[in-house]
Amino acid sequence: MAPPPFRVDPADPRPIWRQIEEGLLHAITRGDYAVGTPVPSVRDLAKQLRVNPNTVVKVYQHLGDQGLLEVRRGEGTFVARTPERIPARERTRWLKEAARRLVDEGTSKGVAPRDLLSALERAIKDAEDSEESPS
Amino acid sequence: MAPPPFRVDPADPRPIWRQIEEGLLHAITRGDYAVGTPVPSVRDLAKQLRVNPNTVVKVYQHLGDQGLLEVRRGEGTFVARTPERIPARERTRWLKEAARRLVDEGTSKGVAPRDLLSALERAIKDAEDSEESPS
Amino acid sequence: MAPPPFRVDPADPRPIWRQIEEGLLHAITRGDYAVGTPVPSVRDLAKQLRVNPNTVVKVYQHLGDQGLLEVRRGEGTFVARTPERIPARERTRWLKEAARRLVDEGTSKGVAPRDLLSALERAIKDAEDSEESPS
Amino acid sequence: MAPPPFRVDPADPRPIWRQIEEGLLHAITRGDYAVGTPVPSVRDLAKQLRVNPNTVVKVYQHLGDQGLLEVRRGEGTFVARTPERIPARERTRWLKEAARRLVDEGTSKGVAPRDLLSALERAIKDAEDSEESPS
DNA sequence: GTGGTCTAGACCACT
DNA sequence: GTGGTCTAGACCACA
Repeated sequence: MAPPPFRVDPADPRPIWRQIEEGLLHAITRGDYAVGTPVPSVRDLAKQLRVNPNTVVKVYQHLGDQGLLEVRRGEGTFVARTPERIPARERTRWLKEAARRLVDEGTSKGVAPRDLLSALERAIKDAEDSEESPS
Repeated sequence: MAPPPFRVDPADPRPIWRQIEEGLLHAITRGDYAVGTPVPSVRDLAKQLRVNPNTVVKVYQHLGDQGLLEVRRGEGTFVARTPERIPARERTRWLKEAARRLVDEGTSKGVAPRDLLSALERAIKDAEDSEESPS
Repeated sequence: MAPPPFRVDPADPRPIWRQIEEGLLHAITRGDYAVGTPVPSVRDLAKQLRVNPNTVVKVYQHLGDQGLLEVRRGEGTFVARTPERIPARERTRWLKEAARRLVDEGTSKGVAPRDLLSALERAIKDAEDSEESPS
Repeated sequence: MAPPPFRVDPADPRPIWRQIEEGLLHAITRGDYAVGTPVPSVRDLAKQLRVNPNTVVKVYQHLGDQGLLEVRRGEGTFVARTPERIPARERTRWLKEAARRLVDEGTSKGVAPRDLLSALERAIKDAEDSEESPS
């Protein structure tokens, strides 16, 4: 029952189960959980993150449906495969969309474009740092 | 009933009323609607954007609450003042949060940081262009 | 709030949400719900089938993930497309598997093969009949 | 430690213990294990089938409860009697139910009724063949 | 009105 | 121990 390599943030606008899902994907991508390796049990993870077990169940099933996790009855839940790189086309679309939205929201908040860029650079740097020294 | 200088996109994950609100703010900031000038009537705007009138009502009320729009019964809805710049502190917090989220989601989708940056640069450029020649 | 064209059967070993899902697919395939048409609201269907709304929610989301239903926030849930015929290969595999299982379970219960066949013929006939005169 | 005359299939939706139980019943009915004859030890069978020994224990206990197997401590587990034919009434009910379910699931998967029949015929033929020459 | 999320708690099946 | 299902009920966001 090692501490999970991510947390949920109540202030984050994303629903909790999404945060957990992306946290897991993130962790798998990073190599915290290798293929064939078990992810924390539903109850453990729920306890750690202080959320309801059903919320974790939802995530595991959702990822199971996508073939990323393999659920073995009575045994546990395992990493089935590494998140397949999203098809380039779709990734590009997401990128474009997300960037547009950021600029759009920023503009209506009076945030200058160059501030967006520097904030993004900063966030990238932070992410890289936390990756090198996980805890 | 001039065409509104923005559109709503069902594919955009933001709720429709948010899109409209930000579109309006954007437009006011840009000068499409000057202070004292009327914004489109609820019905017209709803018709133009093909959304439920109640949704537009919600936006106008929300902006009215913030003192940005002024509703004059029987006359219409007018721009009361230009959107005040959000306090620096809050703006900074939003920026940080938004950037972090972007990186986070991107990572779980296998998007490289540098792609995020270039996509953002591109989006900023696009926004600036459409500002100069607002269609 | 027309009566749903299917029911859930507590004696059926399949979980309720599966029964509902297959009932819906069945209904869509049969043309009871056309593409673009709304399916019953979560609450209505739950009430009709006397199940918990969450159970219906689960089904709608699951089918939504598969792109068969389109969920429009605040509006309702609509048929997005007709269930795509499962790829022939997969269908064949399912068929083979299901038939093998039936024979296997039958044998261990002392059911003769020819009884299996006649029971199946009978069930097919029943299904066809109920299709012609739905209620 | 002769190879067991059946296997378990993780892809089979039936729980593993059920598969084993039915495999055993099947084998006894077929005469692979005669009355008074020992069935494989829990450990051997578990090893052969690559399942958890507890799972085999469960099966043996379940069959023991029904009086089909007799556990002689220190000696092993023996076939106590041949599976009694299920009462006709219950068998009929099972048949009807199973057939209905097959048709139901098939329909929602776009499988034509006549394909069901031919698949069943094929499965029956396969079963008979494997009975004659049990590998 | 619509669907979405979350919690709490019960019960089940499987290993 | 593991995950799966279902209920009940609350609260939220959206149109």
